[in-house]
Amino acid sequence: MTTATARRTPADKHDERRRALADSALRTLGELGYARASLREIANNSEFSHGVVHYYFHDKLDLIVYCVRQYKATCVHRYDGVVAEASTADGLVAAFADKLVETIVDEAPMHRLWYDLRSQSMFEESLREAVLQIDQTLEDMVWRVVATYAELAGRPAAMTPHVAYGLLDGLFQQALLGHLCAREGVLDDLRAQVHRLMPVLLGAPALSDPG
Amino acid sequence: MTTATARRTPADKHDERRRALADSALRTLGELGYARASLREIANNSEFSHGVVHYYFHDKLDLIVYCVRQYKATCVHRYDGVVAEASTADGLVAAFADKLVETIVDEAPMHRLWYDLRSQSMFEESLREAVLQIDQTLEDMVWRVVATYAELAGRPAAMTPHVAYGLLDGLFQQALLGHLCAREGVLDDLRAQVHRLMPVLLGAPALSDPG
DNA sequence: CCGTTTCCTTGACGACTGTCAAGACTTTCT
DNA sequence: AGAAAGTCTTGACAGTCGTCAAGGAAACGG
Repeated sequence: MTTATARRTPADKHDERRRALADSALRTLGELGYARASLREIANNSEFSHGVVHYYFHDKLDLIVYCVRQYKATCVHRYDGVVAEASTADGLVAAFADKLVETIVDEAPMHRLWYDLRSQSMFEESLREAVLQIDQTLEDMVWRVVATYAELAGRPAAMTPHVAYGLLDGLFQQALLGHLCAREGVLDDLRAQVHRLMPVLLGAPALSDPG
Repeated sequence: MTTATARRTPADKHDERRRALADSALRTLGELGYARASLREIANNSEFSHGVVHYYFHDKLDLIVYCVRQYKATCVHRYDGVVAEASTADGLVAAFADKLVETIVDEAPMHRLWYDLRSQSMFEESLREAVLQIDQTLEDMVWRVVATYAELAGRPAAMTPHVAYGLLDGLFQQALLGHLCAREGVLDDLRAQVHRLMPVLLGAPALSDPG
């Protein structure tokens, strides 16, 4: 009845189911990738049957886009703690680098799925809007780190958010591939690379702060 | 046979056909991507019928790997001219940046295919060996540019080949996606980004060359 | 010239795909 | 309790896929 108690409207339950289905789908997608994850396989790895997908989603693509949007929401604040707790520039870099490594270790399937989808969006126009949106959000996320780093270091950022994201994303993607290939040392390499890269993202110290 | 005239051994003709088929397949793959390019579609866009694929290739995957290897061979020397003709550090950077932009304009389908395959290799182990090999070749290609740039500038390179490739690849990939989305200015942005990035790949000037 | 080898087409196979409709089961409301 | 709405399963559909075998066409050697 949508009274003041507001127990749970049908629409809420509907959305909850969508989220649960998408959550389950994300696991399968992360395991098989965009192309090889069929709706039946996705349903098999969930508590539902394959037909239910078209009750909650219009399309396979509708499901996929909903999934990646949901994934984005859980992923985009991953480094907020790093930013909030940092008190020195070097400490921020160290915590950031550690978190990047941790992300690769803990969430490799989700991130290879992200790169898979971004590549697919180069072919499939219907994916581009969602991909560009997520890309922008990730860029903002990275920029919060870089801007805080610049502030703590007392130096201005020398790169645009777009470039900073592009550079870090390049290194991250390389490390992810290396990690999936079980290459030794890629994670330590990534950590060292971030430590070396971050300073060059900044320019000369501000005049009011002599070095 | 196989006399001194060495007209053309059957094995040569066999290889030539393989190359022709792979060449045609690359066009279709660049248009549709790895997942959606079926053998029938590949054959339709060639002068052959769909059954011939299994005469020249053992597998679909065999064909794909052969294709990407062939693509690598044509692509890996793209910047050699830039390196050979450069006489000043700034001139090299300008020529390199221009060539990167030209690559995106002229060969976008081939490069989105490359990123597609590299993403797929994160899921499909059988693709990894070829992908890692090509990645290494591209890294070498980039490094020839950076090393020459360092030499012309009289300054040592401050990054490893791996990092230099990762950074440039990140920017390139971003620009490619932007270009395919018909975003205005991405190509000019890429040019400017390369101009700004290249100097930070180098360290302090050598002592024997005072600036 | 004929026979053999090489090359390629055609057609079919089983498996898998996204989609959807018919109906059963469950919940909710009156 | 009975009706209605919501939820989910089952089974089937029209395609497409990779693969392969049978056989025709062409090139080649004698």
